[in-house]
Amino acid sequence: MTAMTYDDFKKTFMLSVEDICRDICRDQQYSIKIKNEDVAVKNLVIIFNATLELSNRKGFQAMSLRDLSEKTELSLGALYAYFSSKEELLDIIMSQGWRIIDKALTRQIAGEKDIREMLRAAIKTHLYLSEMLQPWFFFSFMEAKNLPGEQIKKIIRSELFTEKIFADILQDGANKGVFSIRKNELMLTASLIKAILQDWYLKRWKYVRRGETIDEYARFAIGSIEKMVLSDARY
Amino acid sequence: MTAMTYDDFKKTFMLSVEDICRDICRDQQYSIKIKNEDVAVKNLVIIFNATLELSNRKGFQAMSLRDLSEKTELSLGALYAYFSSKEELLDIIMSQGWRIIDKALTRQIAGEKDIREMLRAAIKTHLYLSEMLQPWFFFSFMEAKNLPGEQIKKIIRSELFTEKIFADILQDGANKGVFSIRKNELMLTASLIKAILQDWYLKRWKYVRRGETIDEYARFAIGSIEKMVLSDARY
DNA sequence: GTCTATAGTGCGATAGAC
DNA sequence: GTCTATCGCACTATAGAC
Repeated sequence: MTAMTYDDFKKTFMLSVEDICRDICRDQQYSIKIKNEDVAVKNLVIIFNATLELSNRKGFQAMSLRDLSEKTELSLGALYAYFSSKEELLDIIMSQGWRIIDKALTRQIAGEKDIREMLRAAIKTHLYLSEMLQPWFFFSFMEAKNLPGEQIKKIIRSELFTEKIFADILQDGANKGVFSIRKNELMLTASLIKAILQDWYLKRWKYVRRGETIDEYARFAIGSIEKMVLSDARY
Repeated sequence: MTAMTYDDFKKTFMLSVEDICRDICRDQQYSIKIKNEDVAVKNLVIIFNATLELSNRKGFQAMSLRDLSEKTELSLGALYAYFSSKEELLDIIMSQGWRIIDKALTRQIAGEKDIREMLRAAIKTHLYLSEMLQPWFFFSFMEAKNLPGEQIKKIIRSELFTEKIFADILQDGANKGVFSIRKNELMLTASLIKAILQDWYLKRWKYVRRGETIDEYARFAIGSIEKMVLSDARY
C-alpha cells in the first residue's frame, strides 16, 4: 500500500466514465430523451468533456450552448435531447462527479492498521482521485459559488468531511503518541493538509509546466506533512 | 518585526481606498466622465465594493449591471459615467488591486538580516496583505480564467514572482545551513508555502466560522512551515 | 450628475421538417 | 436522433430629458 503509485490506483479504482454515463442515462430524475443507450452514452461523454473543457477555460456561465454545440459537433436542438436546460446539464455533471467519487471511496478499504500508513494512504487516495478527475475537481471548486443552494451545500459538506477524515487520523495518531499536535491546532493542521492536496488540482498548469508528476508530488506532500506532525520521538 | 500583528500592519501600510480611487480618477486611460472628484471618488468606492461583493457571490459574468445598479443605488445610466463598458469596470478593479499591492510592497522594507526572520516577515506580509484585500484576492483568483489575456498574464507573473520570493529565501537559508531542503524540492517547497497562504483567503468562510483570526493563522503557518524547512540542527 | 426609456444583440429554449 | 429556423427575453450600452 505504501508504495502504491498513481498507475496502481488507476488500475484498481478506474471506473469507466461510460459506466457512470450509463447510470445517468437510466436515472429517472433526468430527462434524457435518447432511447438508444449506446448513442446516448457516447454523446454524453462527449458533452461532459466538452462542457468541462469550455467551462474551465472561460466559466460555465460564459459558455454558451452555441459554443458547446460547436465543440461537440451536435446541433443546438440535438443537445436538448440530452438535457432539458443548461442548469440541468450542470446538475448532471455535478452528480456524475459525485457518483465516481462515491464508487471510488467505497472500494477503498480502510484496512491500514499502522496510523502512519493510514495518513499516507489518505493523502494518496485524495491526490490520486483528484488527479483522475482533475477537470471535475477544478470545475466544482471554481463554479461552487454560482451553483444552486443544494449543490453548494453538498460541496461544503464534502470539504468538511474530507477535513474530518484527516482530523480523525491526526487525533488518533496524537493519542498513540505517533503524532505531536497541539490540541487547539488539530483542525488547522487538517485544513493545512487539505490546502496542500488542493493545490495540485488548482495549479496543475504550474506543476505540469515544471514536469512534476503526481507521484513526485505525493511523495513530497507526505514527507512535508510528516515533518509537521510526527512527534520528535520518531528518531 | 517578529511580533508584528495584523493591527500593526494595517497601521503601517493601510492605504485608504479613497486615495487609490483618486489615482484612478486622474488616470487618463480610463474614461470617467465625472468632473467633481469628490463625487467620483465616493461613488467609485461604492461601485468597487458592490462589484466585488456581487461577483464573489455569483461570478462577475453572472452579475448584471442591473444587479449592480440596484446595489449601488445608482441608475444604469449613471453607472456608465464611471466606466465605458463592463469590461473596463473589470479592468479598473484589477488595476486598483495591483496599485495597492505595489504601494504596500514598496513601503515594505526588506531590512531583515536573520534569514529565519526574513521567512517569517515574508509569510506575515503576504498573509496580512491578502487579509486587507481579501475580496480582491478572492476575486482575482476566481475570475482569473475569464479575464482578457493581458490580465491573466499579469496574474501568472504575480503567482510565479511570489513563489520566487520564497524560493530565494529558502535557497539562501539552505546555503547558510539554517534550512534543510533537498535541492530538487526547492520549488515544491515554495509552492507549498504559497498554497498555505492562499488557503486563508480562498477558504476564509471556514476559518471565520471557526473563530480563527489572521494572527492565529499566521502563527500556525509559521510554526508549520518552520517544522518543514528548519534543519534538525536547530535544537 | 443622474435619471428613464429604448435600441440592438446574443442568449436559452422550442417547433417542426427530415 | 438530428437538423434548421425562430421565438421571447434579458442583457449591455446609448440617447436625451431634467
